[in-house]
Amino acid sequence: MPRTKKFNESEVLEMTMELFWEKGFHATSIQDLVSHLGINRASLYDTFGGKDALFEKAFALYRKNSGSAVMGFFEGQASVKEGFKELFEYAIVEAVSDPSRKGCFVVNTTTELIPGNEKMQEVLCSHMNKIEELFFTLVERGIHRGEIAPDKDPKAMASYLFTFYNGLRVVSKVDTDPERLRQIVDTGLSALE
Amino acid sequence: MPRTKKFNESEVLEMTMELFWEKGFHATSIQDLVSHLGINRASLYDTFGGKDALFEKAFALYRKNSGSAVMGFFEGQASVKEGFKELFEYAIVEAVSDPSRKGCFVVNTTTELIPGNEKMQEVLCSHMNKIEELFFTLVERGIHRGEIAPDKDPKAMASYLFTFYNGLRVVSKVDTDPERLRQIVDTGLSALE
DNA sequence: ATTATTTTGGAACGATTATTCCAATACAAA
DNA sequence: TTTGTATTGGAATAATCGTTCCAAAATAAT
Repeated sequence: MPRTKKFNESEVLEMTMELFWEKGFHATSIQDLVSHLGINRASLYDTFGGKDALFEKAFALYRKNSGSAVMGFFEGQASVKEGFKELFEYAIVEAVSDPSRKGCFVVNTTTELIPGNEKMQEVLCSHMNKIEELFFTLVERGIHRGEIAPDKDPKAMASYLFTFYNGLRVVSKVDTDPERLRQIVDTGLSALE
Repeated sequence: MPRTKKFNESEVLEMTMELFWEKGFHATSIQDLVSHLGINRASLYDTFGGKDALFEKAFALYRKNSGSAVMGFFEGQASVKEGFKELFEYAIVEAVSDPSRKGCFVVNTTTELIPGNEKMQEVLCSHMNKIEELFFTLVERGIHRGEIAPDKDPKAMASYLFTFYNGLRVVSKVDTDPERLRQIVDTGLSALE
């Protein structure tokens, strides 16, 4: 007697993610979501809870997606350095091709909700640590393979690369000239040499 | 018969700046401002106009303040490289010592209001160009003085330094360990060598 | 003290906010 | 078809949003 499923939850979550990503938490209203999602307001609350819970789930989806995307840039890549180049190149392509210029949802959320949201502070801190750990093992691998000079501190390099990535995401919201952005990336990557 | 002045406009603007800086445009309500400013709501509208105009003026004040602060780091500095080190060090000190962790108002505004605000897009674009031009002349000077390797492209280096600065401002909202941040800055500055 | 103007408190505005509730409807399993 | 639940449309909530208005009070120059 029970119905097996309602609407497609993950599709709704994806569209929710897109909206929060573009406009941010405060500028996105429940009415915005109801209008764009094609789902009833009551169903929205019933399935996901309030605005906070909905944002949290949409943001978690983004981290999951982008996390596996980042790892993908390094699998099947000739060198570690090429992997980073690919990662940054993707950020550029996204900035140039996305007409809505959403940037990076993580960066946007960091600047919008910190300070003032303890839970997000923790989420963002652990996300940063996760990415930096990934970068750390990659830089270490690069050193081990002889692609990166052995006098580099892999921990410092990982933190630096994460920082640079964040900066690239901010700047590419204002500057969408791919040539200039590639110049920036080349200069940023010269720290690896 | 006319009264010469009302309340202290620049003081009110300074406090307004602080509030918008910390909480962002959308999360700061007129009521917030009225409560913290100790000024009447009607006077606020009478003197500055609506919320948009008020934000614009507060943001312009920040750009003026931080602009002259940035230039100050290079005046009376031994080398250009030391100047950048000083600039980044200031960002770290501010991130570590500011209990409200406001970060950089320009970065916050970029990620919050772009896309969606054409006027801010222009303001932020011209601000970026202004800072990058300053960095450009500084890097050029550094090369001319023999402090920076002459094979570096000063235009690319200027854009890179601006990008890195933005990243530092984002990361230091989440990570406030000064040692880690100094490691990041050292690595970021190694691109100059 | 008179005058001109600023600043005030406070109400009022219409619009929008997030959220809850309910009766009606749609629909899959029995 | 019956049954149980998912989903709907839509009203209703109480709070807050940005903004405007006005009469009273405060204050500076005359």
